[in-house]
Amino acid sequence: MINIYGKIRSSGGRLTKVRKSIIEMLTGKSCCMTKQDIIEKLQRKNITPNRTTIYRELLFLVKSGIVQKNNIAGSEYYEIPQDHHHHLVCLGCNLIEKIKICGHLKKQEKKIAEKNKFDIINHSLEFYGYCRKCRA
Amino acid sequence: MINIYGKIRSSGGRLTKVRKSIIEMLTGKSCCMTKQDIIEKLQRKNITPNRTTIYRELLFLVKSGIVQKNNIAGSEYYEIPQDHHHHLVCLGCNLIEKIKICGHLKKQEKKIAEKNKFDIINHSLEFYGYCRKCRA
DNA sequence: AAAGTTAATGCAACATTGTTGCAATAATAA
DNA sequence: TTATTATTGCAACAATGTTGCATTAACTTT
Repeated sequence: MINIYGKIRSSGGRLTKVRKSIIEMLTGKSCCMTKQDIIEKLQRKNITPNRTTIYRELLFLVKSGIVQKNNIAGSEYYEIPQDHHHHLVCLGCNLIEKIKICGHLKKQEKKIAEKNKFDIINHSLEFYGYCRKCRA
Repeated sequence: MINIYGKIRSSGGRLTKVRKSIIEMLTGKSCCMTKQDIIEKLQRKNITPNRTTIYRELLFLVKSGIVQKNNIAGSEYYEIPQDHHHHLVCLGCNLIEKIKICGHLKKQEKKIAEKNKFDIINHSLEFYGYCRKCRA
């Protein structure tokens, strides 16, 4: 988080209340958040920025490479880019968990690339189902 | 396609120009199309339905289970549901190709489900990269 | 600590797309 | 051919994205 702040400052950006709060949120437990999630969590902190501000702030964070925008289950999610992972998506409560799968897919990637004459840059893999709570 | 028409008629639906065209398009080569793709392709046939009509038509097709709505690379794609497959997504021209990967993922799915206490219903896997044409 | 610089903000205004109700139209059945 | 009603288009509104501009606040400099 500290080095994120450094990155912002050194490129002329400022550490505003909204900006710091969003970064703080995304480096915390919640790995992925929708714009709406972010707005609501800010509200709980009594921070109620204008629609335009949220719009521009997320644009800023994505453009700076600090935050990455993912598309999961039809919604846009924002997260701090970390090492490669995939997602478990709960169809009940919309919770999204990160998981890591060791290896294998990379090998397949090569095969697929050759077979289909397609240069593969990256991939996304999501598992949909029900989390422990929502099984009931 | 014939049995799709049968399905529609037997449930009281009618075979309108727009409906037939969309089904025809989706059973053709283009596996996945966005709403915009569909609109443009209809236009080339001199069919220019109202926004509302497209909206309701896709709603109808999805609700009837004739068409399924996927989310790939941040956009909604419509396709006729077929046997399980994944996608190659070209970052250059936005072309989407279907591919099949034999087995393996299903086994992993079980492991992941146990390990994470998560009931997995299905998954989606997309590979992003550049197709033959766009490599250049 | 005060003043200056400018990134970030909020507001107003407009754009785009989703959504609904209702009267007109067209696909199908009789 | 006529009757029935699914489908359509239009008008109207809702929700959200987007821009320009004046104001505010974060940061730098003095």
